[in-house]
Amino acid sequence: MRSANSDDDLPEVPLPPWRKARKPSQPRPQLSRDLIVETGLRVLDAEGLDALSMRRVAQELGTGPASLYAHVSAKEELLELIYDRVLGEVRLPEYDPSRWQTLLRQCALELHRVIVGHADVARAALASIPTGPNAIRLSEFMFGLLIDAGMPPRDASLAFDRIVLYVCADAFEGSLHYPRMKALGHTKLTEYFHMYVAQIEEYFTSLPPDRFPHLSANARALVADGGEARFRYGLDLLFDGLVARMPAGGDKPGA
Amino acid sequence: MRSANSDDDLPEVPLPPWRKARKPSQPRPQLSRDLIVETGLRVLDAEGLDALSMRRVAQELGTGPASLYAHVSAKEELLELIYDRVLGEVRLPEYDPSRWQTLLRQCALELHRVIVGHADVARAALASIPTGPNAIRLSEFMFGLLIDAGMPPRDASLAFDRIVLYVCADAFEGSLHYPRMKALGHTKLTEYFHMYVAQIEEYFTSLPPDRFPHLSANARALVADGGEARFRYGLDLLFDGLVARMPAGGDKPGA
DNA sequence: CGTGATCTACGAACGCCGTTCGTCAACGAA
DNA sequence: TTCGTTGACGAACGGCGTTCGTAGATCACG
Repeated sequence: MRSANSDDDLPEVPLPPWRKARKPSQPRPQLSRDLIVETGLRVLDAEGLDALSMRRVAQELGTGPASLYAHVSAKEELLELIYDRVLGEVRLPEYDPSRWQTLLRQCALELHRVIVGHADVARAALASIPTGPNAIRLSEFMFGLLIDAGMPPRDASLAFDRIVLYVCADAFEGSLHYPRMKALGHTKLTEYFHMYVAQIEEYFTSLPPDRFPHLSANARALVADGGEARFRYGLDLLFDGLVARMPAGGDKPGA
Repeated sequence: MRSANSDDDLPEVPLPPWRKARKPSQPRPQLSRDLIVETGLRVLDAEGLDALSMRRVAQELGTGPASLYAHVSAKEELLELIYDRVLGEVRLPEYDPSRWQTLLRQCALELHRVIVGHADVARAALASIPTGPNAIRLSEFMFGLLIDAGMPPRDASLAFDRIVLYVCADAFEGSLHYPRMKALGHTKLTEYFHMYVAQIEEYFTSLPPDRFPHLSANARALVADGGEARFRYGLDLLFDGLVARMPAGGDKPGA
């Protein structure tokens, strides 16, 4: 409680003449919106969304929480900015409406990959109504594919919206395990999942077969497929419906 | 701020000999799990999930927050209990696997209706991995329909899971407007939505047409359909895919 | 009829949180 | 040089989930 950085106050010592009035090179820490967003994302990646507080970000920047509010109106805005920053990592394929199905699918998978790659950012994704530049860029691409493939605008709007919702929802559901894992002290992901799956299966097995015949008899099948398979299955369902609704059908005769 | 129930404390008055030592009839407020859940749900319905704190529930029960922890291990458990309590309102139709499509659809719509009917309980729905009795009851019904209609267990497991996820996700997305509306001081739902839609449409319209041709040109279509239509559209997509995967096809030749 | 164990209620406190206010230093324009 | 503006930030406010210690009621058992 004594040593470091106690050169403030204490005016009784004459203050040696070299060492010009505190912090000669960088009097301002050059705080900025981008720096705050980047720092927030770093905290989120490293410790999860629960650890992402204004205070935590400020601390990481070596300042107090009040300093952030000059650049960000509220925590909600910071979360939206972080989410849009994450969306910036989505790589779009080359635009080609004749291959709309392939490309749209690719977009969905890529979006899912990026979101899942950033801890539980999915919670922020689902909670915010994204209007940032990267969100718009992605929307224009996906929505445009459907329009240029011949879908009526209202249908394209609905379809696009449902796909994004599904992708985010699945990522969100998966991200729920993230804080749970931390809470249980597990550090190995596979180990945690093994335990979790075994637990659920045992629960289903233990159900009274007379009242829950299907659940108890199929406990194994109920936990058989993990996150990625579940995600793809639902995406396939959606795309099946989509192709059926598209005037010209889907692409992908062979690949 | 004076009259009722101020007979505690104040020991300077000798305490008349009738009126035996404070609270003769109900010395215990009969706090219980169910009462806490019911109270929590009441707070949630009336003021939203953000207002649902341990302190708020305790206050509603005329006690302190510590008292709740004898019946509920944490806030998360309380939320799960409340969610399962809400699931208890889901009314299941008569079981008939030959009409699986109709009944499963009916289940999804009913589940959606019930969740949407309880403010933003959807947030708790999506965040919890439901294992309560009412969740199991609903799962057995929906999963059983798919099994008895001839679906392989693993597919049935995935399909059931995806449907529930979609229903909850849509309800959740819709519930995001709930706190926003409150924050903006709106009390009329239609009025708020009118404003919101107009705002979004204007935003899309204002986008530079050279960089976002599809979004800016179709602003009207992008906001044309409200929550219920969006929900049904996505559900239709899912069921189309489901029917295509079902060995015997779907029911509903006419109705 | 004790009497100790067990359980419920709960006041107080801890350590977080998001946000606001007032102050103060630095800076750009006049 | 002066002054208004702006960013940084210490301090504080009110609220949160949760824990601890205590006190009283309840009950099984001697």
